[in-house]
Amino acid sequence: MSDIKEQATAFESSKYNPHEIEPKWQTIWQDSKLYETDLYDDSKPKYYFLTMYPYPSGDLHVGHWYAEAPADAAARYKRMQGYNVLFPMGFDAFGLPAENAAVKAAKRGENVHPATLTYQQIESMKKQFVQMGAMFDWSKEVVTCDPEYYKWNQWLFIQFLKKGLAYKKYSPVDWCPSCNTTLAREQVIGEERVCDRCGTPVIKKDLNQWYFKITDYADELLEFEGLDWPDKVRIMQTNWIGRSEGAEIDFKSAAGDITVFTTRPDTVWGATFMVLAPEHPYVAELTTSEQKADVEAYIEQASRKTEIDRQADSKDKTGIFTGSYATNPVNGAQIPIWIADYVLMGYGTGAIMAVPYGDQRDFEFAKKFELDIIAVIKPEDEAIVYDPTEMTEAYIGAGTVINSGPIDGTVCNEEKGKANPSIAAAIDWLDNNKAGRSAVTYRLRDWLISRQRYWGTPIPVIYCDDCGAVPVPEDQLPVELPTDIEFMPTGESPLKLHEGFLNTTCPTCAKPATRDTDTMDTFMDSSWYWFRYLSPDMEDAPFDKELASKWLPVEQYTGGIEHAILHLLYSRFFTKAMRDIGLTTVNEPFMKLRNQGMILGEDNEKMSKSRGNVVNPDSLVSEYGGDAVRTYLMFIGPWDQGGPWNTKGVEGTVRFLNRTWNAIIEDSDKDGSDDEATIKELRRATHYAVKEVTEDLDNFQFNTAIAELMTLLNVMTKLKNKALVKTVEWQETCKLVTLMLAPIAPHISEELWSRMDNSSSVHIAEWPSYDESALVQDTINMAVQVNGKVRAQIEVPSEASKEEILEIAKAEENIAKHFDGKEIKREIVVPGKLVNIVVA
RNA sequence: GCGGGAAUGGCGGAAUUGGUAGACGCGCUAGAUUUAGGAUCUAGUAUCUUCGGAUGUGUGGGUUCAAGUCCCAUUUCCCGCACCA
Repeated sequence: MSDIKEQATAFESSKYNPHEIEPKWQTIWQDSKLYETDLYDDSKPKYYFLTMYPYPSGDLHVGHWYAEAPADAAARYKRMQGYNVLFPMGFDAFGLPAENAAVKAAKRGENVHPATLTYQQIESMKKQFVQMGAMFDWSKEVVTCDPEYYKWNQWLFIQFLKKGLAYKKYSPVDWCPSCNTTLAREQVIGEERVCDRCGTPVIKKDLNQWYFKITDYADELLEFEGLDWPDKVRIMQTNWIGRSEGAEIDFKSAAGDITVFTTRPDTVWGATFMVLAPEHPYVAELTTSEQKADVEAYIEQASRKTEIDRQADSKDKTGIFTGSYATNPVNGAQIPIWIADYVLMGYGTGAIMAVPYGDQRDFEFAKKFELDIIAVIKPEDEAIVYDPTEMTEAYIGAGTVINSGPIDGTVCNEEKGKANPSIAAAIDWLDNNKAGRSAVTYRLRDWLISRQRYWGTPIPVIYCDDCGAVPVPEDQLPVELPTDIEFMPTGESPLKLHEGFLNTTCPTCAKPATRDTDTMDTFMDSSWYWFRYLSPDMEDAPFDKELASKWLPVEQYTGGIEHAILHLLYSRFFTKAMRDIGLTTVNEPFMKLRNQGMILGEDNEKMSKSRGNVVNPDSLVSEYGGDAVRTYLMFIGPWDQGGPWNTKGVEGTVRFLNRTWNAIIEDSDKDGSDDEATIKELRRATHYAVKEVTEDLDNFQFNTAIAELMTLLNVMTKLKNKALVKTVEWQETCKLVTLMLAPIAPHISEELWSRMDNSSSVHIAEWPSYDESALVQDTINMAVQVNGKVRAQIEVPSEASKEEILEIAKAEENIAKHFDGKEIKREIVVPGKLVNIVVA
């Protein structure tokens, strides 16, 4: 863009009027393609700044502003620092709200297609985005419900299938009865086990579903080296993956070896019974005829229990004896095999060795069913009772191993999961006697991606009676969603009822066959969308490999903390899987991550229509202007913290922008001086602000950056006078203020910049650097303390020695008074800060 | 139960990482301007005070010349996970 000023309309007003200047610059920016990134420009280092794309919900919420305006400021700042910044935006356009709206309309007898609705909402959101003044590069826009996009979801699915990373299995799954679909484990929230979308408690269903093998990457996903991510997210992902080290131990039984996983193999000598999950495959064979009726009744009753009941019962253990016994491989003991629902089929091997002495759950079970307890660790603390007949709870702690034959006397000194001599000795013994081996287990489950809904990517698989599940040939992609569909809530995908879609021929043998009628989890769409931004119109590949090798990984990603495990874990998995398929060379998608907090209503509660505390950005913009709203949102407080909305606060930022405008535009009628001291003070304040604002923006501390600009403005207001405004130093300050304000309030700063006779945009101007020498003061204000209490302020030459400072301090009347007649024990001088005189 | 985070004026929040607590903004008070209100500008604003000072960063202790910051204990609140063997 060469000459932006020519395009600016003549401007009469000398008053700050956001309603005049904001639309004006929005149009100019758009017409001049100011924000289109040239991906092939190698003259500057690249910087991929990504912010999570929104679901097209129709209206821009103030939460969108809170997420995106500060991200925009940070991206603009990077651009001014000389990077070739890519800051794209798109829409996460598949998903349930649009489909549910279609179902609702169908019930009223109306015909509303999710696609129509989605594209309408995208259009209206894009209009609202303009008001924010964000520098999104819309030429790279990605809309995930476009067949050109989801075609590549299907293509990636097939590559995953070829690589063995996608598979189908029949298994109990979480089902949301309100959304009428299965969910991934990550989408089941909290103790109540509710759907993350609608809050309905999930139920279990047995279904044949597609999975991605994210568990293959469990260990690699625990590695965060080189990533600048919030600790909180790293910890959450680490906990979610839930790696446990221990051992597998084989117990002989009539049905074969029952393998258990334990983190405490050193307690196996204390295993007095075994417990299998009700769904364990050996249960039928191990159940004796006398126990059969009782066991079947128990299993029946356990399977009927919802997850909530199982939670509620967690204090009161239930279970049933199978009638069979297993052999403890370490001592040959015959131990009873029980079934209980506190053992979960989905974790470890679905079977446990029960050590009631050292495990609270096993202890409670043993007490209830009067099973044996053997002490296997003698506590270090002599005061602790370790007599099994006296114990009221399991002993879990440090001590010396007893009653465990070959490992007796070894030390158990650590918490579970850490290096421990007794565990090492036990694993050695198991290894040598071929009774077990060291093993690792994860909490992470494979990612269930099938959804029984219409508005998503069709799974590109065809089922043939002869050939089985056959992937759709790549040259036949995309498998497009049919548009003539009936939206009736049936609990199954509407695609299943669409004959034209359902029936097809087998790509291998050409016999009649049927399509998979499920669609993919929409988290599939968001697991690679930033690749597509680089070449959104590419037809023969998901993305341009050359551009990807240049532009990836993403330097900076921003978005909400609610995706800490879902989207962010899936995206990391995808990147690694795509690497192993040979599609990319990067190991991680996002090098730096920052999360914004949540903006709350004025009543400090989550914004919701029912509470009536929703703040509407449109009306805020028409009242205060977009710059003021942006600035306020950044000024509230630390970005990752969120906080309550306060309309009075926006009025404060309007005042700030208005005062900044007046300081720069209006002449002064005030008399005053432009002497050296005044100019020096102005320069010092200005360059100090540059230093602080730069550091703050580097750290995403928008609130303090704005506070710093306000402080500088206060100095300008104080000093401003007729003589001073004519100096070059004043002009320089105005220029630097405008540059520093540019990322935060892009419209007003562009207007001010153009009025300073600049022909190109402030947004491609260079970020200022500060002059260290301007920060040096002739004299420094220091505090003088006596016994740690401030008693006086002194002004000392900045280069004064410690001795000189002390001399000045002691000469101070109020100081002398405080140590007069007392013995001075110590004198501390911290140059530039304070003096502390310690007296007896 | 396990893991993480937080607690500072009337409010949102600062604090150079051990060095003058309360930057900046909101609100409030007084004054200027205005017919009035709003807007704007100026000054003030942690608490108590006998105007000398004293007290003050959830609570109790400790280290230090010096603690919002470090250590020990403790309370409350928020977030994540949860019968995970």
